[in-house]
Amino acid sequence: MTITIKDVAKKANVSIATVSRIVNNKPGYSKETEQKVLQVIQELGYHPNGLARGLISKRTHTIGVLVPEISSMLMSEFISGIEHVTHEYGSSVIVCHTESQGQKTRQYLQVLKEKQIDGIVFTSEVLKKDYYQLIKDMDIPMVMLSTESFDFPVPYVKVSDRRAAYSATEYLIKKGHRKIGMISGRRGDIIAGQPRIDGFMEAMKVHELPVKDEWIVAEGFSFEDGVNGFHKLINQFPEITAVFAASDEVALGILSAAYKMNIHVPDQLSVIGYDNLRIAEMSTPPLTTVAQPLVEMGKKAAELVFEMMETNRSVESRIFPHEIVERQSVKELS
Amino acid sequence: MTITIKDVAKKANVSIATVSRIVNNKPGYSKETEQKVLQVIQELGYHPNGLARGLISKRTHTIGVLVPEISSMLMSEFISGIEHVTHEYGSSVIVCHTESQGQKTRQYLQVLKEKQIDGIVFTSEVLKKDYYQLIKDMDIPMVMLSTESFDFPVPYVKVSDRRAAYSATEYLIKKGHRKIGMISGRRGDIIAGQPRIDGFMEAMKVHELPVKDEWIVAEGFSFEDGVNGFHKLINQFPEITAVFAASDEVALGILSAAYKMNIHVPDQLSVIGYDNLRIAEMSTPPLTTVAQPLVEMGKKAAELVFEMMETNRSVESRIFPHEIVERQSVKELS
DNA sequence: ACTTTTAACGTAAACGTTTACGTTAAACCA
DNA sequence: TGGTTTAACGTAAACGTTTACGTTAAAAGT
Repeated sequence: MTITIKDVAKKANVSIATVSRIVNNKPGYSKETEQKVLQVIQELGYHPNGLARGLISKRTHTIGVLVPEISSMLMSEFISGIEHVTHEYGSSVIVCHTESQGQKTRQYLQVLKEKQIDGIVFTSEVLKKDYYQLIKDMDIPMVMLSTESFDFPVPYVKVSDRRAAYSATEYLIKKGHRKIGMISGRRGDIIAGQPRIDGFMEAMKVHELPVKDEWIVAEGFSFEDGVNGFHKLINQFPEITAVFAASDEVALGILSAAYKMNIHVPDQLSVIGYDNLRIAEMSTPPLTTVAQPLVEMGKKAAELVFEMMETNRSVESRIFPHEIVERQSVKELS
Repeated sequence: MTITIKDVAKKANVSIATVSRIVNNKPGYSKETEQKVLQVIQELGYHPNGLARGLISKRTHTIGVLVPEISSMLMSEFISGIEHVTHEYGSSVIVCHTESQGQKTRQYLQVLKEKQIDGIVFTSEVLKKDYYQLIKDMDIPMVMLSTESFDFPVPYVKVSDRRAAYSATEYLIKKGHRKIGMISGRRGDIIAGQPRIDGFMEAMKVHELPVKDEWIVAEGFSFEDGVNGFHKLINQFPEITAVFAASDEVALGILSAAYKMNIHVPDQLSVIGYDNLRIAEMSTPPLTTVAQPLVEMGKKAAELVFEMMETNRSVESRIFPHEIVERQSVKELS
């Protein structure tokens, strides 16, 4: 027994067209009928049916967000930003947890298409050709967040991984460190892995410090990668005084491993992280790290898809500034 | 130029009814026409329009999840579980970030109604009367996650906060601690605050240990609450040897504050947390805590709403078992 | 051989809106 | 006064499906 626009129309003695006009306040009715209709709507508790609306207007006020890992704190912050502006625009977000699986990604893309969503933000993954094709066929705006495509013309929102890694490394150097290791994402990872390694290498080079390949252990971005990587690193490079972690989770892994090995941070070992997640200030010691403005980036990504929706044109990519947040995991060497 | 069922029908020389039957594989067509139609669908790249479908079938294959704080790790895990089974059921989830604001909650409820979603999971908040009324009017299944209602008959998925707190406290006692403080959620919080305090009190009472009101500082569940609370606690109760934190975030706050005050955990102070978030194993020292099976609970909550959808009847609530996860933040006193 | 069943469709109404277009009466104008 | 504009509506088509019902011809039954 759901009540429709017809019920309202009947009870208010007007046509459904008039009710529609009033609900969407488009011109074409008198003050009095407006009053009347509004009152009837109240009495009946009428709410328009979004499906019927969307069928005609071709707008569902829904966007899709594709994330590889939903319970990562990075994603939480991104989603938080995205949700915020999406809600401001009167829309809502469907979260699609791809688990980095092509299968699930494609499934979700199908679903999103059938649901006729208005836009997509694609997060932290490489945009494969068939993903791109699928989305392109949907003919809706998409923007990439914390990733970019070298093959397809999709606007993105990012910080410069390379430069941020450069900054982090340089920071350690300026603090007097010379023997610096890195625990990074995989080299094969064109988006977040290799660029950060490049930035690290470049900083070392510019400051005329030696690097060996074994100084860089390329495992991944997780906590476990951090602890495993640190063991590997400390074996091959015992004289190390500082390490640059390619993510805060990795940094926490290092902290944890060091603690167990009775290596005191920062007195015996300095650690700098990457991301500035909320846990960065919760660790012991609090983590010095290079910050990405995560929530802001999420917001901007969403804003861009709405801008594209409204203007019907593409939009420029944004490189956000990174920033070193000094806490207590790095010590100045004298 | 989106292509519809009509285009398929025309090109395949059949009626739209037949196409529809084939797409939804309901009986009423021959093998050959099926072949033909399927092929045409391929060629044209036809995808059914979910809006039109939903308009008739009254199913949108979408559920809404209301969360107070999206970037909390607790929520991440819940959402992760919910998303998982929702996807298995061929549906998707809209996340609604209420920020614990009545305003935003009501807005989202409106939106969800207009979107004609199939079900709701309501998380970690008290269900106010008007929320309940709004949802009841939508006439769709809802289940509560990590919260419950004493006023309305809504099935829920929870652990027993009281008993879990009891267990945590008893664990400390069994480890030889006698002077135990607690940093908890607010007393006014009927859902997660007071019950945990009650559990704590009860365990102390049963083991004939004294408690003063100042031993319990009721601030909230955040990291900051943990550090502030610990300062307050240690001032009023310097001889303390252990503290029960009502959340892992609070526990981290305690760890952090203790570290700065040069109080060594666990040698000088034992800390037990609550939740078993992923960070619990990342902290230094790794946090002993009482675990809620967060992902499982999220899964179950979603399963229950789908069960209610299918059977059209309500469902029994579930109390999940908690469990002490021993790590290294609690020391045995001898 | 005749009726009855059944498989394989097609027709058209329905779902709940928006909106182009038509209609009416009042207001306005010269 | 007669014509023109305008405000305030109503009518009906359209959006893309699903589905109850009707139709036809072949298969089955007696």
